[in-house]
Amino acid sequence: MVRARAGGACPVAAFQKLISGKYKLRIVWDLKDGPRRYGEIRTGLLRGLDGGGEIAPRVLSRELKALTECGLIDRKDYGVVPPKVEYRLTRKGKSFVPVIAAIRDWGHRHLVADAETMIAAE
Amino acid sequence: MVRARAGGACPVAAFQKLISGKYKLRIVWDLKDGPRRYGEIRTGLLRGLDGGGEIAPRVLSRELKALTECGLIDRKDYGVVPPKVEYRLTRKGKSFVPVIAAIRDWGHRHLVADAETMIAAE
DNA sequence: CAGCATCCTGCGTGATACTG
DNA sequence: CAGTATCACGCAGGATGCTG
Repeated sequence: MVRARAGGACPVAAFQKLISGKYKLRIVWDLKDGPRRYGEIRTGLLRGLDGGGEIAPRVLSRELKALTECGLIDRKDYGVVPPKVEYRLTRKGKSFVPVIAAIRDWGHRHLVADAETMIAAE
Repeated sequence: MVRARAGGACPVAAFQKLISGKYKLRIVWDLKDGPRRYGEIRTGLLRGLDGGGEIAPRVLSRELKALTECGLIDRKDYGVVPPKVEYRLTRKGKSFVPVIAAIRDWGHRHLVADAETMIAAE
């Protein structure tokens, strides 16, 4: 019984598949402090973006849906007008936060530091 | 002075850029046990692949080059015929291993376990 | 406000053939 | 053995306009 290996056999490959997309990791990270609405996530993602670049709703929407389907986040629709939708981390999603923290930590030490030592003035 | 933010401001984005590509993470992981040759990496990567799929040398080559250029791995060419080239982790690359370990660990618990509990027989 | 529908484009990935 | 060159393709990602 060796046929169901697709995406499961290698945790790293599975991980990569799971968080494929520019924003997924950052969405989960942004959600670690509590529930956020669609628009909040959107604007939150804009910070830390090169500049001028907007996020296509299609893209964000799809990533949110993907994260929901794989059980990392939970979508709560208040069913009112104007629409109000909140996204929050599931238990599984919360368990993922430390991993991102490790990534951020490493990134700070070996990526940001290398390239931005001189921008400390900002 | 706020112009050099591209890729540096957000560690997560920088990380994603750095390990973009299907094999980079797994290459680094494979190299954690010591230096490996091109062909060894190639065949090592084949395990854990769906099946039948080969890796285009062009792809592997590019990922190895990218990893070399960003300082995660080091390329050692023995300059002999037939060619012998070894790749090994740099200090920076080694510092990255724990991060991948965290990813693998999380993956085992929340991805592999979910989908492959019944394949334990393999 | 929180999306969906449509079109378009670049790049990552794969397959194949060739070389020092 | 360890790659490079070339061709082809699918899909992520952006832009724009519309809707309940």
